[in-house]
Amino acid sequence: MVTVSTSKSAIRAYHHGDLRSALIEVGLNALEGTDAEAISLRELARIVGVSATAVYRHFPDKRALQMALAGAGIARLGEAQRIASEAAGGGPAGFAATGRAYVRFALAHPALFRLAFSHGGFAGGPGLGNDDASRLLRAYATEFAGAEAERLTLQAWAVAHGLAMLMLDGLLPADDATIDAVIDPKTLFTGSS
Amino acid sequence: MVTVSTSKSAIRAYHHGDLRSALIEVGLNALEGTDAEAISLRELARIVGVSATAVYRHFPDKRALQMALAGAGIARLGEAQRIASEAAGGGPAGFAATGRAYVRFALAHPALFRLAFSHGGFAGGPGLGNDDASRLLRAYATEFAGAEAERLTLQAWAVAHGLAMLMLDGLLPADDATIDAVIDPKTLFTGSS
DNA sequence: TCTTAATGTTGATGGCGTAAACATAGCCAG
DNA sequence: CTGGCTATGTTTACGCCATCAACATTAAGA
Repeated sequence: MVTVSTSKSAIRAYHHGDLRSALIEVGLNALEGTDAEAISLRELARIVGVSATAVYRHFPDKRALQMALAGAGIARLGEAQRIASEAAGGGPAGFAATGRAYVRFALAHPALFRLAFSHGGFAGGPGLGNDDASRLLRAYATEFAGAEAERLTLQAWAVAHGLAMLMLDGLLPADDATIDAVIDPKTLFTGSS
Repeated sequence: MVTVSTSKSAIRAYHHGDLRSALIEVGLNALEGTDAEAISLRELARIVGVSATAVYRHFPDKRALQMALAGAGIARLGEAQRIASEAAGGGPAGFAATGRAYVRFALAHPALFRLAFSHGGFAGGPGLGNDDASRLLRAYATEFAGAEAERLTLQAWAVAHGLAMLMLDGLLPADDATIDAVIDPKTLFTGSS
């Protein structure tokens, strides 16, 4: 509901109008079923019903389209986390909920999640960005760790991201029990501070 | 020193003899400078001085060659961790050292690390394997967490893996200070147990 | 209305993974 | 030693891909 509307507006605009949006919509759709590497510009163009090279009127190259898709992925991830955080009512429970939401989003949309983070996919320089997800994480870290907020931020992100990746790559069982065992504030982060 | 000898044996065997080893050697070499996706079978064949399709006498397809390279990567990672662990003299310091070695290996060999873990690269089913790295991690977890060993194993792996990935993808600064801040047993894992 | 920029299309180029058919070399049975 | 089988390579070819160049069309503004 943020950027992509599957509804009328986009569909009406196919033949001449909003090819750019159509490509992103179709691309996001394709990412629900296939890995990013396996998606060709030509195939997306075919689906939209346009010639292969028309894509280049809206994106300089394939990577640019992927970056646009990555941006949409980050937005959706942030929204999923915000919803989870609110549902848990904030506080420590909310913090853990955002972590679990991060991992569950990755499992629900593997290709999109991978694309969003692969190779500087969405962020410019290092550090957290201005997306919803980053702001939410920072807020929680500051709330709980005060002076050690920086460290907590990094550790929390690393745990969630690592768990998500290991599950996506088939190295850890992708079930709720494992998620809950790892994303557990009772046994994580309870050091000094 | 484990599998790949850059020395005589392999070089002598180029023209007819050990194409398989030659391809793996050249492949590992290429991975030091380029991403796995950017390496083509044809290019490796060219470097070795053999026709493009000769590769298929030793690997059923591109993926198979990549898996072989991934295996070599895992072996090297395990060795790096073992060395770091021994240098730190085991104990809590050794545990942290293996984590740091994991991340440093990823930074030193980004393409190889990525390949090794991408998409079920080396492991069969989920869970830790029988490689050096997995055994070392399990041993430390058992030593320190007893009953909670399972959880500690997962958490430690997730933190190191997540940190490595975020750094490789340019989302976190890839410096020692950040590594030390995140891989810090003083503030991680010190919960109940 | 004429012009111009935005948007598409066709066609071509060079690269890729891979299949098929053919060639050769080394080993093993007689 | 010899004949043939197997392992290993080579050449050719196919279909797909990203991308470039040149041409066509549409829409908008002076």
